[in-house]
Amino acid sequence: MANNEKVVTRFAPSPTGFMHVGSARTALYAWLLAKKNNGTFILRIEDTDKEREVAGSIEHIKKSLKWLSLNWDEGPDIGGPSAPYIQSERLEIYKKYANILIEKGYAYADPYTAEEIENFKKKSEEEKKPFLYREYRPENPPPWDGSKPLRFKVPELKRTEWKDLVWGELSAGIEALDDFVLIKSDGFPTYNFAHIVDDIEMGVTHIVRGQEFIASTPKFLSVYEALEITPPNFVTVPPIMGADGKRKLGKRDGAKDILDYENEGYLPETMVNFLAFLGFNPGGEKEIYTKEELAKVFDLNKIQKSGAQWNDDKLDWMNREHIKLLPEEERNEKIFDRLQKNPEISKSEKIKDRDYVSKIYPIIFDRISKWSDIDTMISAGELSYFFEKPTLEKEKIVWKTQTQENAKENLEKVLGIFESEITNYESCKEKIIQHATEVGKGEVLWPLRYALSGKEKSPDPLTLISVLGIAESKERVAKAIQILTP
RNA sequence: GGCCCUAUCGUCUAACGGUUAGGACGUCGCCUUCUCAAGGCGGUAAUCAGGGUUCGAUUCCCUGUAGGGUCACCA
Repeated sequence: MANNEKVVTRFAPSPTGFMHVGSARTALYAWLLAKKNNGTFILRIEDTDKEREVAGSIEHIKKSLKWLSLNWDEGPDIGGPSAPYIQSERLEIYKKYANILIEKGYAYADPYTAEEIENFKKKSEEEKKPFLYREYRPENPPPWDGSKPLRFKVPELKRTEWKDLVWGELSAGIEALDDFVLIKSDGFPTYNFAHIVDDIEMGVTHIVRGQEFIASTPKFLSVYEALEITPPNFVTVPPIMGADGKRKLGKRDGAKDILDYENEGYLPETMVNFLAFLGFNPGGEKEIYTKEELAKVFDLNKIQKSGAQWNDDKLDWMNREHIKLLPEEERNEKIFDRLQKNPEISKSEKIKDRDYVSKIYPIIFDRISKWSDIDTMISAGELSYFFEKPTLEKEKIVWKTQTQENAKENLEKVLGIFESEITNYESCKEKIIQHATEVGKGEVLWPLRYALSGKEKSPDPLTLISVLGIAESKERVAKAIQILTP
């Protein structure tokens, strides 16, 4: 490839369902490579298998890409110089290329029935030999009328050697070469043929793809050879493995829809950062990158060859780091939004008081790594005391080293402080701390905190008072005293 | 099974053939502290094995082992 050639990459999903994390990362790498080189990123829909097609998946894929803000320069709805970008609308183009191959003598109609081929395979299996269609290549194939599959005729049986921009020099023996189907009997091309034609027609310079395509690369290369066209660069990325490290993370092994992560409250910035680092590392110790920063440091030489295991812990950590980078206002808005949508919290009148709720944001922020953690906190009762009075259990009001009488005395003291300083939080705080320091912190702060929250685990009592207000705090303390009074 | 590929802490990874093998997540400990969280500090932990090449291998070569991918009218 000429050095000054413009870089063109593509993401070419088939509309067979949602977009999982593996394909999202492939898309991301293709996007990064294009952006890094000021190139073009194409979205192409490979819908040549009408049986596996799932309604709505094209929209779902587009939505996923948009969420990650991997915007395409050419593609289905926006068009471009090589439109259309949906393979089912490009059948004439594949036919044109098929005819070129027929004319050159590199394609022929497959005369066999499915049953006959099945028997060939069975025979190979019995002989413990790999099945190769080309060993049964017909002497005088019938003319191709479209009713039979059109097969490629391998021009030359030879060892294939090629270069991959990630894996380096690769090679495969002649076993990798066979007369595969170019056009199916339903008139649609196979992936093997269609993607080659499209990449040529669309001027794709770098094919970013999963490692599962290495094995069929010799087949692709022999088509380029038959067409007398220089193949593009291959950029093969390693697989993402499941958390158990056993297998490639596929849909059937629990690979999730990338949009599930949106629902769980991960930021798209996190997913981009995390996905990029699953199999790529720019070196150095910086780990938190924006999409733009990634595009700058992206480097094919630094893509890993072996599979990387999915790691939810690290994802959560990274999401927290990205949440920290959010402007405070935006972060608060997200927290409020999540609170408001929670069925339990939305019932409370207090959620309508934005000033009141805003005091809770920092408490929540310290305790979450993703927005859905807010729901988890709520169902664990870790926020309920901000919205309704707690239920108190008598024994739990008393700190482990003190007597019931002592706990009651301390709460009465605090109640007295509240009554004398009903409008001044700072002064209340000072006096409570002073008292607690004198008689023992735990003996004052534990009963007080429990009286306010009804929980053994909660933010500290002074923080609680600052949110609840002195009047409300006073009521809750009075209630606790009443419970402690025989 | 054939073909192809890969191999550094538990995980993600760094290290032009010369480093006390570095960082991050997790985990553990400490500090802070009434509890929880956050934060700060610190510890634990790896070059798959065996042969070469070399003054010197994580790094280059071979073998073994382990793991992955692929062998469709699916992509």
